[in-house]
Amino acid sequence: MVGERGARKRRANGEESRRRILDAAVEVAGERGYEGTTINLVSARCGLPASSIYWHFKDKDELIAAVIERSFGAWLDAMTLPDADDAADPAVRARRRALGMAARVAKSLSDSPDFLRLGLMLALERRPEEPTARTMFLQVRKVAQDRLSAAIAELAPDLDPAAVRRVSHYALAAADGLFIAHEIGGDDVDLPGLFELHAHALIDTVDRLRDHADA
Amino acid sequence: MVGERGARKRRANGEESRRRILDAAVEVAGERGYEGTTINLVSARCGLPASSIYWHFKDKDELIAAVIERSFGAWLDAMTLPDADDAADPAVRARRRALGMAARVAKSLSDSPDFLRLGLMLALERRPEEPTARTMFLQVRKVAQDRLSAAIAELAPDLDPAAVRRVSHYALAAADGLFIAHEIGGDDVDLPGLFELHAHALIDTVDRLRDHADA
Amino acid sequence: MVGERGARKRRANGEESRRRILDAAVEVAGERGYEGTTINLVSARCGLPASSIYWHFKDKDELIAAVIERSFGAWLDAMTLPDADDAADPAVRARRRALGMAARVAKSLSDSPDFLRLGLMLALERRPEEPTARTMFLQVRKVAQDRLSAAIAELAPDLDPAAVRRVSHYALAAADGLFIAHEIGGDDVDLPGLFELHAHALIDTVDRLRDHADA
Amino acid sequence: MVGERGARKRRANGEESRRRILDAAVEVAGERGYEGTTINLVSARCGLPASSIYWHFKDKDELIAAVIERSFGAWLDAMTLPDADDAADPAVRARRRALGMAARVAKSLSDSPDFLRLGLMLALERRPEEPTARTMFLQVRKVAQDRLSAAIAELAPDLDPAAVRRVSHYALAAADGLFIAHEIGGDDVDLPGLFELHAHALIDTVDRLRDHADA
DNA sequence: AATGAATGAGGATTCATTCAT
DNA sequence: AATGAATGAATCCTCATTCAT
Repeated sequence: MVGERGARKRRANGEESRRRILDAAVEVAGERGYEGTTINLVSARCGLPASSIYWHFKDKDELIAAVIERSFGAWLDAMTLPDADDAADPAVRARRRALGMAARVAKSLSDSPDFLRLGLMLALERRPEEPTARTMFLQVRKVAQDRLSAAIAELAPDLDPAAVRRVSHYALAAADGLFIAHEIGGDDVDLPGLFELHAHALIDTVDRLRDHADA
Repeated sequence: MVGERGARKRRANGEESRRRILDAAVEVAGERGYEGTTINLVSARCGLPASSIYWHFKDKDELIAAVIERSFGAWLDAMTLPDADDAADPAVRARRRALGMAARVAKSLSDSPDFLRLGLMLALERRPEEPTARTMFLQVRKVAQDRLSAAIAELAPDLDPAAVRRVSHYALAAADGLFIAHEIGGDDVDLPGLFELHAHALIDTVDRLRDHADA
Repeated sequence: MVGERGARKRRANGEESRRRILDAAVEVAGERGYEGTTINLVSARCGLPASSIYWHFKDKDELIAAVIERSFGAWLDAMTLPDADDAADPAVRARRRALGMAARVAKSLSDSPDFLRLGLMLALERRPEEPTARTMFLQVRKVAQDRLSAAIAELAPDLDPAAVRRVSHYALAAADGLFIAHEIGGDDVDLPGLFELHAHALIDTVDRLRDHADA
Repeated sequence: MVGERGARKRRANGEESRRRILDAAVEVAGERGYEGTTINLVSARCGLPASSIYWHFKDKDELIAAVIERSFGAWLDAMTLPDADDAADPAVRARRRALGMAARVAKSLSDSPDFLRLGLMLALERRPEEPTARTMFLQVRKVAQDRLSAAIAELAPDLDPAAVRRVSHYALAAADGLFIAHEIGGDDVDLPGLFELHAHALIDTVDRLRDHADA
């Protein structure tokens, strides 16, 4: 069987070539951003000639969009783990959940997922013709936002939707910021600690907003 | 009169050329980031030939560093306004101060200052040879960080220095995130509202940390 | 019935693929000339993958030669229609014939036959290695030239062969020119009118040459 | 003085470089047409690096347009020679003039002026986005057309303007055709003889049209 | 009869930078 | 203080063609 795989392998395996290209592109794009990612670099990194890259992807823009999509998908999978909890009080459970999620996010962001670094770089650009890759990131980010909204609604079932949206905006934005801080400061930055702070801050915020509404 | 005009305006003026170049570079770099900023584009935008840019700046890297420095300086000036407050209770005064500062930051970031957009883009990059411009941004960011630490220390004079540092890290990072959210969402994002949320969250956090320490 | 459809239509049909390729190639070559005609463009236009084109044609050169050949064949068929005429006087008949032919050519050239446009483009090129397609056009053009000589010989049976050749050269060349004028000017150019002028000019010319010879 | 020129020459002479580029481009474009003219070829032929060509011309299209413009200018200068004639009878003089002009055109076209070969190639193309070079040729051709109209009006002062226009269209188109015939056939084609035929044919045509009008 | 995948060469154009003036 | 001209290296991307299946 091994022999067979070896024999069949070389020459024309589209699926695998595509993957190799994406792997290389992720690396390069993570290192140097959109403009800094040159097809030649990707080609050198993946071993396929530049022209082959164009067989698999229409152009650089589409390649990078695919990079973001794949990287986000992987991150989301890693993020979506079962969340066993046996606390009786639902409020307590929700709080624990929030803290658990924060810890999980902190951990996953410590690996500096490429879609996020790349995506934020793209998000900060304002070029005349919006690259597909940027659109892809914004799309992907909306998915994350929705998940977060759901989690907050669960944390505070009695909060009105507008407030939920506001808090989830805040929560996501701050998470971006913490990620960047970690990118800048490296491991000097205690990402788990900061995310714990963040989780508590959010819990406080939700409480405050609920009290406001009650009053 | 003709003589006067000649004297006043046309005398090839280094200072003004430099300014024109920086103005153009700010625009372009804000639109397209570090790699996307080409000397030719800057030249076209400011009307001076590319070679003239090299008379004023050693190379592209130095030009962009200058852009960041100048933009940050302007922002800091705008930020550092007198902060009259006549409240008797220092705790109340500190709280007001925090909220006022948050409002001021929110307002200033709404104009999407170029140093911050550019700087964050640079911060997210990880290229082999660190550009001067990135270093400049990190420097400049440290200044902002110090100011913030001072403000938080004032808000909570009894907090231990490590906690102050941690909170100020969190505060600055989240502010970056909010800025990015505004960059992405445009004016749909209620920056003042989010910064108010942020200020309250920080106040809560400081209180929480203080109680912890007391206990 | 299903079986019938399958049998009638889908049986991968070489003849039809060839035709589709040629159809696409005619279009593209008509638009962009020899160098501008890329296999990829033809492939996109005909729906077959580029590699399939190489199954039917040795290389690009041969493909374009085939285009010219087929287009000229079709044109010649359309040109060679019965030419009923019952005039008694052979001279009168010949004149009518000449005018009729001119009208027919004018009409056929108004549809801008691709072989001619493409062929003239190729004829104007002077590249080191003569493409097969050019040779094909020159061959095809010789056929047209011979037909024209025959017609002129009929118009003026007493004209010496050298003069016939000269006039037919002139006639063909001018026809090319009129075609080009129509290509340039579109339907603003009254091709039938110009060809009528041309026919009369030829008749006059033939007469003049005959008189010369007589004198 | 000679020494001074020599000393000043080398390094950075924009005017001369531009001329060298145009010279090379004329050669190449004459050989291979629009698409066949590559910047690299031009660069190799003129000795300047490809990037220098872009200092002098915005892009390939503009370069070729410039080639056409210059080549036509030169041709027109060569064409516009004094035309001394002392015949008494104006009709005789006009006829002589026509024949003289035909001879001159024949001779000039024997050198296969580049603007005409290139221009005709471009004229035959029909690409979606019209190249500047094609527009330039059509412009330049209009100038030639106007000159020709004037000459014909002089040859037949009593001919109505519409007829003059028609004849001049015919005359120019046929001239294009004769030029192409010469391009195809090389020196086997007796261009002066054909142009003489053409001139006579035009004179006959003008006469015929005048008689028609009289009748 | 056809095609998915690959590929080296070359396409136009732009880059940051330099240098003589 | 400024600039016209030049340049080698790099950019993205397309080309004609091949080959295993």
